[in-house]
Amino acid sequence: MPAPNVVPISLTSLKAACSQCNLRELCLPYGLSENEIAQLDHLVGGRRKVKRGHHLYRAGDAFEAIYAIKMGFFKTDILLEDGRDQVTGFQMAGEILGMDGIGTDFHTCNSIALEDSEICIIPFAQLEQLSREVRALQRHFHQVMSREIVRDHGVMMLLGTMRAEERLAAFLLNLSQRFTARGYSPQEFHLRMTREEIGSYLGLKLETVSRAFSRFQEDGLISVHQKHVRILDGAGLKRLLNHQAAL
Amino acid sequence: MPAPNVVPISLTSLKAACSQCNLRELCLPYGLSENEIAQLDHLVGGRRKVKRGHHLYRAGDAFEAIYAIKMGFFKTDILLEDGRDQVTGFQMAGEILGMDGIGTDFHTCNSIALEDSEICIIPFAQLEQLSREVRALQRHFHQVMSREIVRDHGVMMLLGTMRAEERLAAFLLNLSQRFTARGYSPQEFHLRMTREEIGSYLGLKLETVSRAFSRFQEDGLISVHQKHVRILDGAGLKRLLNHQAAL
DNA sequence: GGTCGATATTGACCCAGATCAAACGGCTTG
DNA sequence: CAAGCCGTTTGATCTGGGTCAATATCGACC
Repeated sequence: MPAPNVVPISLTSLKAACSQCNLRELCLPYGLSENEIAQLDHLVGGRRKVKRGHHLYRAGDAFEAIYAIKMGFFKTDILLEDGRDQVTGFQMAGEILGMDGIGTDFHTCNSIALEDSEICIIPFAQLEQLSREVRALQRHFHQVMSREIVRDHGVMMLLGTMRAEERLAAFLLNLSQRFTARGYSPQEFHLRMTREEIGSYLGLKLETVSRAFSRFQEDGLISVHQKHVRILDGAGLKRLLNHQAAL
Repeated sequence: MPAPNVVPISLTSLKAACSQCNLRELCLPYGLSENEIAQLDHLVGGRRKVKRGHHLYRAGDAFEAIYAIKMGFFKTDILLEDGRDQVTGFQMAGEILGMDGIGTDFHTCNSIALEDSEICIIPFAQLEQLSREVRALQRHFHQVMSREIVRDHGVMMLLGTMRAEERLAAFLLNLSQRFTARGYSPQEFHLRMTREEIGSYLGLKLETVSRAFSRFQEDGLISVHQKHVRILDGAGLKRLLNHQAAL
């Protein structure tokens, strides 16, 4: 029983609060005024913890909300009837999940936490409502969707034209850049996904991913120990990307 | 000089008119009431013809509008500095082009007409304005963007996990289905793109595409003469997709 | 703190599709 | 209607990454 002058955690603080969130600048509130962010606070329908290995949603689930990652790390994947599957993306704090469901009113991929995570639930009907009123929110939401399309085009490029080592270099540089944007080290990070998941995302087998990691290490570009990666020569990785095919 | 009682084509009729357009059910107006479609008429900022081989927009162009294809056929592609390029999609009548530009205010890919085409210009600021007022338009626009994301995931799946013949089968079935939705024959159609463009889209070399076409013909699944394709055994093509990897 | 299953590394071999090369067909142009 | 060109087909060969297999290593759970 709490002492009389201890204020119990209020429901509203449990119910998320974009205005208090340190991901403001990366997440949906980006570009909104104080006032507008306060309106977002009302919109967010609470938080939800998702344990490592658990689904946030599954292909076929009814679509009702999109989700902002408060903390943690996710993958999305698609499963074909014949058992083949493909990781379509990895998402980290501040990124939005679930937009695949808008088009058909049910989700078309699975979203799985790769570590214990927490997300903010954004009921979609209310998001549309508010974005009819708040121009900046409408704009930003459209930008978020568009960037997802552009990101996917980048992955198509990667899968369609790049060689194994280029793919992995692009992947590492992308992760590094996103960690940097979140205030983490650009050089050193912990991979939350397995070699198999990386391979699935990059259209490669896990052995090929492992070999490419080893090769990069031999060449002094990175150092790897299992999931721990340190980038020693970022410029070298970039060079791997740009040249190569200039035959 | 026209005879006195010949009414010259009015500017408004030149200025497109969703309410008159037979693509209503496929395009942006889908799901809108008569009244709401009339509002769309005002929004559409005119039409533009794009000759075969010409660009509708280029990567780097300022983003101002999205485009609805009134008639014709387009491809979008991305060009890397080193000369490699990848076709990211083929678009036909009723489909929307240009959403890649929303996120950054400039286009991130090239859009090129594969036959003489005509598009409706939809200034984006005005689309956002109107979709703040017309709920159904807002909803449908979000669905169109979401479906683009889902389509891209499908292509990622194709590029990441499928073998050459599966890719081509998926491609042909997809085209067939889209032609059908437009009232054309599901069995017989004219490819607007070259083997090289198909290959680029599917992450294959043109020779591999050509060989896969020949193989399908030998197997009695289709008949091909250059760009003319007739699907003889659609079920057979579908079988190629679903099974195979059930090892 | 030892056991066990999941994950990762490394090696040997193989194959689907790339590459190189030649010839052909159908279109446009003079 | 011949010439030339682009796109396509087909054949021969090569190779990057897949496949199969053997260890090694880690982390979770008794």
